[in-house]
Amino acid sequence: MNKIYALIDCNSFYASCERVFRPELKNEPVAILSNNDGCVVALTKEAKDLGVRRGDPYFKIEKRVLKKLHVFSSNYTLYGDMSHRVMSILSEFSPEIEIYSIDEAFLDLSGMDIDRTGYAKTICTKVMKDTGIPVSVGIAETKTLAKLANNIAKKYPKCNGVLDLTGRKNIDKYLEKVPVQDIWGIGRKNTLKLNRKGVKTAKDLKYFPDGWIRSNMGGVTGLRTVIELSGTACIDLDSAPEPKKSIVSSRSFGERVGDIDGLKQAVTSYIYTASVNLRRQNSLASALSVFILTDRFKNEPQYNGSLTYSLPYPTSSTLELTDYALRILDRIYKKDFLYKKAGVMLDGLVPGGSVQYNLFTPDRSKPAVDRVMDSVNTRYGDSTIFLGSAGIERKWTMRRQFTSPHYTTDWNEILKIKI
DNA sequence: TCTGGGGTCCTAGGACCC
DNA sequence: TCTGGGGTCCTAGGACCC
Repeated sequence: MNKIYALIDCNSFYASCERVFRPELKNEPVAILSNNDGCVVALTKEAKDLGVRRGDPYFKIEKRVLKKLHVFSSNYTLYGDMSHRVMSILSEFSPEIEIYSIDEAFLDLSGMDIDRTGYAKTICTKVMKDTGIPVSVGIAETKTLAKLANNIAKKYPKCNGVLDLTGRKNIDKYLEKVPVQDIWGIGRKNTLKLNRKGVKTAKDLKYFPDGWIRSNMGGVTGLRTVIELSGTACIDLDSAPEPKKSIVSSRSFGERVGDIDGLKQAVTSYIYTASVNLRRQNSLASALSVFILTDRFKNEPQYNGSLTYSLPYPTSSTLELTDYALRILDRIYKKDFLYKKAGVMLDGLVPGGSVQYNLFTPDRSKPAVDRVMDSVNTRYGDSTIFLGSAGIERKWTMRRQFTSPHYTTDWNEILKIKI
């Protein structure tokens, strides 16, 4: 039986989340900034019309544009919570769902005897009614085509946010409308290569020789994209994703840090974040890396230090990982540089409970300190308990000038309505 | 003054083994 | 003088995604 996939994508997701609680911003240009208020990561159509682009540094946005633009620092607590609500509604519409990212999900509609366009419109209405978030739906026989259908549904108002490509004979007519850089799996580099070959649209790519694709576009990866464009599915729905194979925590600093104490504070708190995620998926890490970077945009001496330790036995203990991380930091730190960013990576993750310890390693199945920290911090908020080496006065933390309240996750910031 | 963060998959190439 | 070939495993780096 042929598969049928629907791709549901929230429109300008972060901006839409902000609009839910600021309804007066409907039809207004809204942009959301990355951590540190660095650059634009999400924006509404009205903001695009002003000439703002995803990735634009905030400080480069012209004054006259800023005057009209409503700017927010990113509020991931809010977006994560809203995402959860949207996904739980979507999962009512199919037994098989793949949550692909914070604002996108694939549904498997195969074998369902329904008017698909009508069904998709019901999805849009239900999500809008229950959460206030607008979504678009693309439907097709492959995931790549479903993404493409979604792209068209968003771009052309007469679609009303829904496009079903299943069973269409004139599918090339639709492929013609989509430039190669908008195809799922075709990034900046491949767009350049393809354009040089005269390949501009999804239709051009569909009919381009396999041989060239295979040897110039990452082998089977590129080929898969082209085959999916032709209507043959080769990427399955992944409804139960495997646990992560690596976990990273890193941040740019609000202001640059030269002394090792500042870096130690940052690394300590990143290890905490990463190890909480590690324990949450019930894994142990067998390798640990630490890296520190200077500011690549500055015309001054640059240094990127990084080092990986293979741990003597896999662990998820915050205390142990912090101890190793600070030792690595001592090894890679060089004074006389101003650092802009630091991070840690936990690697070689294995399932907790599967590890054989030898005679000389203590039983690490129950790190009591971690359990207590996790439960206190879950209940009373992050950073209720933290390690002393994370520091009290943290000069290096992020800049966040335009943060909205945590409307849905903090009683103190809940929306107040006057009637 | 000011330029994000967290992942995955694939390939090429080296080390090593028989 | 002459100096195999094939397989596996690992890592680094590139490209992509949101």
